[in-house]
Amino acid sequence: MNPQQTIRLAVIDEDSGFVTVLSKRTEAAGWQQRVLTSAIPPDELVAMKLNALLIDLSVLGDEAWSYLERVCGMLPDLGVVVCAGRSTVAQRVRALRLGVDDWIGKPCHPEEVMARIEAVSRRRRRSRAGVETGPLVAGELEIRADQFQAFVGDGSLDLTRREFELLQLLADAKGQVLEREAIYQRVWGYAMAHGDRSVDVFIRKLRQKLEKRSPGWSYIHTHFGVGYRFDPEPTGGTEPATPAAEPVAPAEAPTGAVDSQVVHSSFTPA
Amino acid sequence: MNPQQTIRLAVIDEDSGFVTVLSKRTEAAGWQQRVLTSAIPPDELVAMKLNALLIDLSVLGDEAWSYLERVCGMLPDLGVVVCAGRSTVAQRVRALRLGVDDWIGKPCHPEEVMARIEAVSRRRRRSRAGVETGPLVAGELEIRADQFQAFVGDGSLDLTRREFELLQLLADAKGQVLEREAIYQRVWGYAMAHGDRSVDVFIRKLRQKLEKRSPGWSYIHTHFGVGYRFDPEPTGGTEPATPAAEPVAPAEAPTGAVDSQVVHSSFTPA
DNA sequence: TTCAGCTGTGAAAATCCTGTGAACGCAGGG
DNA sequence: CCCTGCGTTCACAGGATTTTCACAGCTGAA
Repeated sequence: MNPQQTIRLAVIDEDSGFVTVLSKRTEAAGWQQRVLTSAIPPDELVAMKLNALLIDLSVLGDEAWSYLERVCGMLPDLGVVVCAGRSTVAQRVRALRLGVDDWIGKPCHPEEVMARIEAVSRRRRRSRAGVETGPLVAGELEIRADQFQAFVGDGSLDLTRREFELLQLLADAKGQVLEREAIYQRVWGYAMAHGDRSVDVFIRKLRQKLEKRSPGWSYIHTHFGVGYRFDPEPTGGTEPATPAAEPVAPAEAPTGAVDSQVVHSSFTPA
Repeated sequence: MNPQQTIRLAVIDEDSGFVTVLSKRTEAAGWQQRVLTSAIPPDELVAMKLNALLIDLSVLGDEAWSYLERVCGMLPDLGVVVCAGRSTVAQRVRALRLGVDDWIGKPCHPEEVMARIEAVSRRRRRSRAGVETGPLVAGELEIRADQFQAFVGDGSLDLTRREFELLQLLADAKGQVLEREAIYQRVWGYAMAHGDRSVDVFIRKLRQKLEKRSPGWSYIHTHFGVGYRFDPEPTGGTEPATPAAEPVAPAEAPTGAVDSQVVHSSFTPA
């Protein structure tokens, strides 16, 4: 129906028979496919620029849940489909809640698997294909993903791995408020433990470094009770280099009527 | 964790037993739900501003395919989940290719159905995230969910988390009267204790901030003994610039914005 | 008009959250 | 083996937010 872009799928499965049959079909359909027989680190999946992933739960072993969690957390735009032999409702629910997009029981028909992967990919965000987008510039800051470095006017910022990833994540979502959980999930790769303050600590480190090298600008804003938002703004302080402070340019999009709809949800028996 | 957006689900099913059980859960989860026992024209679904739809194939009869096709075609952003008793691979594939997002076999566990609907909504939301999602405009007010911020003509309203969520909820249901219990349930996430006045207090805070930043407009109206209704209306009051006479017509509102102010009070208390 | 029931207010009290500074472990390099 | 850089944890202080209260002001019905 909709041509969309070609599907770049990775299959992690040991069942060579199934994989062979599936591959034949996906190939015929023009998909780009990569077959793996065991799980690989999420980072490598990121590098593959996939848009869909099919995993057989059994190859994950005990690490299954944490692995799925990491993958779904770090690649929120990836369509993840899990297939498994026996399974319980609880397992399926757990996986789906974890971020998995679909769960198929085995045995399953290749055609249906493909249809489900398509359905999942159809909803995939056409992320700004910014694969090799130029360096990200914000305020006096310049972030080069390829170099794993950030620069301010006079030199590089010297950030540690975590600091850099955090900054990159925030800057990528410039203007948007990111919740702590989401940040943690994407940078650390797994769910934040209750009471973990790592994000806050790193935010402080970033602020310190940014403040020292680029005074007169404030980059990271706190949204109390929610999270943080990256948005370079010249502060009334020093250094009036570039007065450019776009006041939130309304995107566009009419969104159409935003009117009414259901309300009432229930009478809570109090 | 914090559902950026409540799920507005419509269930089309004749199996009252199943629907009853499901409703109990969705209600507890704070979803807005509408139950239908037979198919209704796609246009009416559009009017409901849903973001998820659960259909039992059997109620569609012969029209099934054409109905699903029309629905998926007219509401590309709607998450559609189909459930059915017996089914063949061919049927499932056909439905998925048609645009349906997920297919569940019956009997199925309500919890799994919910998890799948959530997964579908999550995906849908993700694909529309960012620039795609236009801000919600009402009167001089502009609400941006992704930024967790609300703006009036000259700048951002400094709202706290609860204030923002409350405002968003109200504005989302523009024109509709929301009962306190329902408001509390959705914003706070759990049932309101008897005698709790939190909602009232926050309504006051919102009114104060709105009034201060956008004089000449009244946004939140009280419905004695019921609840509150959000509806931007120019008051014959202060308003320095625009002589308040024209109806809701945001200055630089994007064209094509069809703002149907009419409120067809569909949802009746069961 | 009176009354009981709701809602609007202000402010105090109770909680929750974030910013910090510093101590701890760990792992690689010297 | 010691030193140094990094990522984690802790505990506390200062604020920002939420709740809770007591009262005054309204509303609708008898």
